[in-house]
Amino acid sequence: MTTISKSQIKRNALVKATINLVNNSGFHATPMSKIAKMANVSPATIYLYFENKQDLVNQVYIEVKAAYTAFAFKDYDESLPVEKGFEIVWKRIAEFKLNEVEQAMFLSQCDNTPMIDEASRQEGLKHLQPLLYLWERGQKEGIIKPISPYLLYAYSIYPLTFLMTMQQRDIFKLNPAHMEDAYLAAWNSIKM
Amino acid sequence: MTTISKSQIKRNALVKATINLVNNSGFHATPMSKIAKMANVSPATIYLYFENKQDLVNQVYIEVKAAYTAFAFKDYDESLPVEKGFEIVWKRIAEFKLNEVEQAMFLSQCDNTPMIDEASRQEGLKHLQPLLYLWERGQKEGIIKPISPYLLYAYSIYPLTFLMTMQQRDIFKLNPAHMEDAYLAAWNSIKM
DNA sequence: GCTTAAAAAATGAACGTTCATTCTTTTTTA
DNA sequence: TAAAAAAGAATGAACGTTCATTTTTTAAGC
Repeated sequence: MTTISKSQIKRNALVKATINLVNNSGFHATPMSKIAKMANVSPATIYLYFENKQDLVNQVYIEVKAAYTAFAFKDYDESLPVEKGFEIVWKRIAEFKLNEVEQAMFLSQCDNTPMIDEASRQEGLKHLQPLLYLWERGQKEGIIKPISPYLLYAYSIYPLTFLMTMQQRDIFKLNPAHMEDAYLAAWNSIKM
Repeated sequence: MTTISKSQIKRNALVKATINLVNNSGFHATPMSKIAKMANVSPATIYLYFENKQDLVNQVYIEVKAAYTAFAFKDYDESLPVEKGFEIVWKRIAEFKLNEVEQAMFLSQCDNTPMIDEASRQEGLKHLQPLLYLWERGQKEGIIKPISPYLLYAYSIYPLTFLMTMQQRDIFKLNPAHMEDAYLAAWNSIKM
């Protein structure tokens, strides 16, 4: 069993509160005082853990991004065949985006607004490397279309962000059948 | 020739300044004073045209969304065959997102953050109806996959938003060949 | 095990700044 | 010259951050 120090608990509460409040109001509309209140902490305490508001949100972004990719690649292994490897990763990404909605929505907001430092954005990007390698391998084997990885991402992964947003706004509820449709659409758009 | 009143010119300058500043800093980080300065107007003048800051951004959202869909459906006509109709609309949407980057980025930010009233969001959604009708017709004719329109949108239109973002951040430059790849990927993901 | 004192962690109130909005005055228009 | 439009300065509230103080933790000596 891993023990968690008391200060870790507080820091976690701050991270969680930040995600929740930023999701509902956006970065500049969530005051430090509200984050503190939600985490049951004095505003001054935040500054023991984070330099300032920008540093807080940058750190949260990087941590959530790391959690996201750890989840995505958990069952993946470079020795798997390309098609199977893609299926595994895609389905984990889908699971994350549709179940860990809070974290996924936070990432989406960070990626679509000027709320995060360019440096932290770069840092977060690194974690997706294994997927790029998988695609490269697939292209060498003639299984994946020889097109820019940005196009591959746009058509096979990015659509999940839209479905997540619709799900979160209660506009559209994904069931397992939709999920299979979505996976096939993703694979069809990148396979040779 | 349509004449434009002086007050229309000022209002347009305010709209343009809002788009530009919100794109670069986000809604809550753009003060009314900056919007006024960029539009060469006193802060107080903004309140002659808009009720308050929220009303300003709501109105800008609705106007830009209307301009977007007017552009998208300009050459479209319900009598066109489904595949041709889709191609025309898709290419116009792509053209808008990749050329009118300022406006398109603004829409993307509005759609991904809590910056806009739910009511205005609904209002903006209406304009996409013709595309939904086109898909419905395509499904009746057995040309388009019988899946939720949300999935159709996620896989055929939404990816353009990602490509636009990458283009705007100078991460990835789309050329006409990419464009054709992208169109084919879109069509393949929704056609039967 | 208990006491105690130094160090660390946490607090609430306060500060200086910034912002949206309004008010009074000036400029422009007709 | 009266009405409409615009301006700039003023206002009050809200915010991020800091500061002086209190509370909690740690560990040494008995």
